[in-house]
Amino acid sequence: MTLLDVAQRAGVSVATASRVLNGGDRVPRPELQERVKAAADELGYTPNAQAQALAKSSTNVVGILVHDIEDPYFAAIANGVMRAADERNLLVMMASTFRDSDREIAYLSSLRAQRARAAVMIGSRRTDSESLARTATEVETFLNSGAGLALVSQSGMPAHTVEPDNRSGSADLARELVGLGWRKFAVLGGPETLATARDRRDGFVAGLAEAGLQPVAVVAGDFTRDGGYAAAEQLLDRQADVDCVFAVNDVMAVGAMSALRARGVDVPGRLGVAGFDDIATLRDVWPGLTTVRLPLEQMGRRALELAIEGGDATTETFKAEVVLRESTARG
Amino acid sequence: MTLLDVAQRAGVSVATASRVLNGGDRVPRPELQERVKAAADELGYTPNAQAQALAKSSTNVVGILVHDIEDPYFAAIANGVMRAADERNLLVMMASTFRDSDREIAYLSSLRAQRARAAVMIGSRRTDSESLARTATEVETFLNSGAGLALVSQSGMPAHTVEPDNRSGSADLARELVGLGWRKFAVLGGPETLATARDRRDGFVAGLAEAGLQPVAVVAGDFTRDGGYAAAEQLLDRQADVDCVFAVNDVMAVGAMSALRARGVDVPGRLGVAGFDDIATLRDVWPGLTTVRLPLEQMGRRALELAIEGGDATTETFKAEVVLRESTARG
DNA sequence: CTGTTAGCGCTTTCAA
DNA sequence: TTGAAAGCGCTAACAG
Repeated sequence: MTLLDVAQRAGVSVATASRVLNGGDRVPRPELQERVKAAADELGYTPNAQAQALAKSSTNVVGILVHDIEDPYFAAIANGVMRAADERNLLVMMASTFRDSDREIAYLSSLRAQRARAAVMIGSRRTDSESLARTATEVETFLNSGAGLALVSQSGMPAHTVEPDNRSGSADLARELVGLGWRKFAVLGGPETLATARDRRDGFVAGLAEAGLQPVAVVAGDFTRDGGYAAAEQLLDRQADVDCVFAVNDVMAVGAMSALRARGVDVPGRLGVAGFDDIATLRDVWPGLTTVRLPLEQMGRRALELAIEGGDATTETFKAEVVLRESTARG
Repeated sequence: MTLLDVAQRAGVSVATASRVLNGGDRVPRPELQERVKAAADELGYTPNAQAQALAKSSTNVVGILVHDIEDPYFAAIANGVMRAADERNLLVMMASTFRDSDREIAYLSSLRAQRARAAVMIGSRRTDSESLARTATEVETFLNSGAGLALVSQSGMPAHTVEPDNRSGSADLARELVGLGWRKFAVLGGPETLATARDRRDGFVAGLAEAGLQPVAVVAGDFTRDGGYAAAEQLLDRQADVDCVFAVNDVMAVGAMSALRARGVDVPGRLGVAGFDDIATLRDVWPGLTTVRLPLEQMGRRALELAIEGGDATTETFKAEVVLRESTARG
C-alpha cells in the first residue's frame, strides 16, 4: 500500500494525499481530507518511513550507546533518554558496546548512515587507549554530518557533555563519614584509566585531606561487581588496619560486601562500607548501603535535550548528594 | 557525499561504485575496486541507509519492546536480544511501553513504518483489558506486513513465543521448600490479571498440594518492588500464621524483605522468603535470596532468532531451576 | 565486466 | 487549493 494507492482511491493527487496524511504545510479542503483519510484506513496504509526520510533528508531517529544495558547504572540513564525521546516522538536505536571502542565507532557510523538526528553516548572511556583518539575522530565526523551529540560522563570530547560531580560528591561523602567517626579508610578504586573512577577516588582523598586524613589503602579493581569482590578480598589479605571502605560505585560496593560477609567481617560492626550512584535496584540490600545519589534519569533526559538542540558544545554538571544508610552506621 | 560523487571521482558508473562498496553480487575488476574505495574514503563517503532500504525494500533494523528497561528482568532479556542482533549485524530500535498498550501499539506501527525486519516484545500483558484485543490486531497487521515477531512471556498471540516454565518452576520451588521443612506458606502474588504472576502462584500452589499442603494466605500486589513491600505489610497486618513467603518475582521478594526488616521480622529466622527470576543484580542481597533461575539472556537470544527466521508460530519453553540460598535456610 | 536506466515511496517546489 | 513533476540516494534488471 503506497501513497499512490491511497491517492487514486481517494481520487486526488499524491501531493494532496501526502499533505493530508503527513504534511505540515498547506492543508487541503475538508472534503478532500475526509476522502483521503477514509481511503488510507480502508487500505490500511502505513507511510514508508525510509521513503519519507529520503525525501525530506531527515529522520526522527536518535541513537543511544551504552557499555552494557544490563548494568543498572546505564539502564537508569538510558531510561531518561528514552523517556525524553518518547515525549518528542523520536525513535530510539540502542546498542551495547561492551566497552569495545571498535564496536562503538562502528555503531556511531551506522547511526550516521541512518541519518540519525542525534546520539547520546553514555559512560566514560578509558583514557589510556589510542582508541580514544579514533573515537574522537568519529565523534567529529558524526557532528560534521549535521547530527547532534551528547556524552554522559565523558569529558574531553568536542560535543555536549553531561557530568555528575564525582569529585565533590565523594569529597562530601568523605566529610560525612569522618563526621560519623570513621578514620581509617580504604578506597576500592576502579581501573586507573577510567576517569569516573579516578575522580571519585581523588575527590574522596581530597575530602579526607581536609580532615588531615589520608587513606590507609587504595586497591584498584574492575568497575564491576566482581571487581569489587576481588578488591575487597585483596584488601583483607593485606591485613591493612582499616575501619571503613569506600568503593567507587554501588555495584562494586555490593560485591565487596559479599566478600566481607564470606570472610566473616561484619558490616558495619567491624567495617563500614560506602558506594556511589544510589542504584535503585540496590536500595534494599542489607545493611542499607551508604552512597552518593546521582540524578541518573535526569542526566539522561538532559543529554538527549542537548543532543537534539545542537549548538556549541557545552558541559553541564549534576550535583550528587550523600545518602547515609546502615552500612556506615557507628555502633 | 553521495554514491554519484564517489563514482565520478573514481571515473566509473554508480552501478560499479555500488557494487564495490555495498553490493553482494558480481564484483568489478580489482583495479576499479581500488579506485572506488580510494575515492570513497577520500570523500568520506557513508552510504545512506534510508536510500538503500528504499531501493532494496528491506532493512537491517529490528525492534525491541519492553515495559521498563530499568527493571532488571527486562534489561537481562533485552541484553540477550541485543547480543544476538549484534552478531547478525542488525540495528536495534528499543522502546519502553510502561505497560501502556497504546504506546505499545503505536510503537509496533512505527516499526512497521520503518520496515523493520522483525520485532521482539518482552513481558506479559494484562489479560483483562480489551486493549489486549487491539494489541492482537496490531500484531497480526505487523506480521502481515511481512516482518517477523516473537514474544517473550506472552502466549496467546499468533506469533512465535518464548516462555519460561513458570508453573513447573514454582512447583519445584514449593517441593524444595517443603523438603526443607517449611509448612505454612504465604504467596505474594502479582496482579491477578497478569498471566506470569498467576502461573507462578498456581504452580506454587500445585507444588504444595502434592505434599497435601495449601497456602495459608495469598496476597495480591503490584509486580514491583513497592508491590512486594506493600503486600508483605498487608500480610503482617493480617497476623496470619505463616512461616515462609513466596513472592512471585525477585523484585517483589526484595521489597518484601525490606518490609519484614522494617517490622523487625527476622529472615529466615522467623520467616523464610523466596522469589523468582534470579536477577543478577540481586544475587548479593543478604540473606541470599532463594529463587528460581531463568535463562533470561538465552530467552532473549532465542526470541530474536525466531523473530528473524519467521515461519509458523511456534512456542518454546525454557526450563527454570531452583536456587536455594540463605533466605530459606532452616535454623 | 561495466554502464544505462528505471524505479523504491514520498516531499516539495512550481504552475495552474 | 490542487496537481505535475523533479528529485532524495541507491539498487537491480537489462543491455552492451
